[in-house]
Amino acid sequence: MRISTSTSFLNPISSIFLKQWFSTNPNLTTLFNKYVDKTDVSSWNSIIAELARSGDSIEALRAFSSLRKLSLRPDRSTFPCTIKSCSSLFDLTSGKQAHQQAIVFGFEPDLFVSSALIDMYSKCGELGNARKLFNELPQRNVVSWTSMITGYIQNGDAHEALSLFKEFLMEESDGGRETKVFIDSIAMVSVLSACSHISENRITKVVHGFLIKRGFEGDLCVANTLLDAYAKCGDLTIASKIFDEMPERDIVSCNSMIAIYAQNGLSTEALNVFYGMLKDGDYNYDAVTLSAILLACAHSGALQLGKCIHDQVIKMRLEDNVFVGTSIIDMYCKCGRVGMARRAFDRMKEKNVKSWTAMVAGYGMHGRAKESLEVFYEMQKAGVKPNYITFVSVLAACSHAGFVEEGWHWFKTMNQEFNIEPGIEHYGCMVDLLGRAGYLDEAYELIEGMKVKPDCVVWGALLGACRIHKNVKLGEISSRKLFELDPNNCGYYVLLSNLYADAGRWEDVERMRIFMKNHRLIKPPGFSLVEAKGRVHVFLVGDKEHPQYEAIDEYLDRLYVKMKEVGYVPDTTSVLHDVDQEEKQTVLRVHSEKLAVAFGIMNTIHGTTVQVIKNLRVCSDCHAAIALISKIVNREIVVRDSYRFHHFKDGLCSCGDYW
DNA sequence: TTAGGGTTAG
Repeated sequence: MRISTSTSFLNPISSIFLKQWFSTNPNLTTLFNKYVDKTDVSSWNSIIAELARSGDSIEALRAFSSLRKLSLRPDRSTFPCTIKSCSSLFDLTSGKQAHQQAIVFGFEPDLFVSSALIDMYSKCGELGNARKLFNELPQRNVVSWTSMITGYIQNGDAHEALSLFKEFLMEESDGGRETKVFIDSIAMVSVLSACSHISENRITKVVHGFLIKRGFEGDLCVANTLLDAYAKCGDLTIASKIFDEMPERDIVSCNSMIAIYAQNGLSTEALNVFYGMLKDGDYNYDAVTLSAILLACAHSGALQLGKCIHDQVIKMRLEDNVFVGTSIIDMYCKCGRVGMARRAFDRMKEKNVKSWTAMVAGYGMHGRAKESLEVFYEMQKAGVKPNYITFVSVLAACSHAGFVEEGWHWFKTMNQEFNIEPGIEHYGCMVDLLGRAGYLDEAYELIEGMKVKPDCVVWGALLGACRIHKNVKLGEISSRKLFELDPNNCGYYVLLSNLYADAGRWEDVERMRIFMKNHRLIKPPGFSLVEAKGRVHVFLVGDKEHPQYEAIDEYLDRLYVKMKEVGYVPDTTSVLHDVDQEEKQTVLRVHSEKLAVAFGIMNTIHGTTVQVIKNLRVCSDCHAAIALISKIVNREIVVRDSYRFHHFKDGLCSCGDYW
């Protein structure tokens, strides 16, 4: 059989034929020798289009090059797919060559060609060239407008994208023109994407009103982007309302909602949407779903579920997806299994800056600064440029382990060698590092020299360090700043009060107590999570709601007897000083992490690691108690608090009591 | 020819 006529490629049969050909034998020479008339431009166009469609942009460009070598004259259909292939590869050189050819053959003004060129220049970061082309267009259609609007979003200027949209609306309402241009749902999606980037509720609301007026409300893609825009503005209530009320949903709607919940720490809600997807069975989950679910697992410390998702990733052959791979590393690190994270990391074929940073941060949060820095060196050797967050992770790792010299080195080097100006987060890490290592004056000096206004994290780090090193003077300075910045945060008053108590300044302690009482400042309730038999159990401080409460209480009693035998003395310094000693001990005894640890030991197989996650910092009494418990019951206990990981084994903690 | 969802810190 010989397919020789130019029209044959335009009918569905030959399109199927081409797809089959490329899936089994992507050899253009054989294809032409056997089936196709090499001198027919339409045949070449079909081949370029099919290659571009199937994602083989390199071959598509080779086909275009072959066509030119044969001195064939490309027509207007040749260019859009050729230019699109350049965009997909971010290949500006080939893109410019294709542009040149389009000019030579007189197709630059063609709307299909010019829109593809605007898109290509935008994707390759040459926004100026894109805008020049757009400005010079004799006429514009909705595609050229949308391409230009999207170009601004892709290049980080969502505000300009919105301005252009306003211009578009003016042209749309200009009745004097012969050819009217109407906004369509694709343009609407682009505009909403700009709203997501701007993250201003007011703007999203205006665009929402506009799209209702223009009848785009029922469009699935528009609704998906709208819920994302509201979520990015921080309005999760409206986002979930839109999701709940959607007459139809697709995988993108569900993935968006899962990701929104997961990114905002609402792991249970994220999992509920996922389970809903599984139950309905209308569409299969994909790499995006699993990546978002892994984030939910990371937040809630759901290791068992995380492992199941990892198995699923392997089954679906998604291991080489860099998003999924990075999420797996992050999940294992945040679920306490940094070794498993490392194994997954080493298996990754493609690693980007986020994958490397996840591993650097992962080691850091487990107090393993040496390994963290080693990964950071490897990253540089591999030619991956660290970013702002990488340096936060490096400095945080140094801070967790007390690596003062290394921290200073990278803090100075990040600007000098990597051209990244230290931001407020880097200062926060440095103040923490210096302060906890005892260099309080240096930490204060660093704050005084900051170009940006120090925030709660920075002053909070200094106050925390003052508590450890009992420095009342600097503690008062930092608390004054903190009371101004965040007057309703109870934690700072408690810290200062404890600092006074350590110094024996009981009048000041009393003054703080009265102040907190008068201002009705209540410490946020501590809670701990523990996973057992595939379920995550939540314990609040003094929680009597759990069905096994009595058994837990009895078990804790027995543990206390044994702990006291090996020298445990309750450390009541972190309890507010408005209760008597006995009551303080009772308060400590029902701290959520102790309840969760006891429950974990009772409900997991002996020999396995008990893992607890706490929303606040673990208190010093619990830290000492859990260390002893690990020895008494001969179990490894891992506690993730709001700051870092503690691995307790044989009566000792991996943090070396430096936390 | 144009559009929507995912990964790293504190």
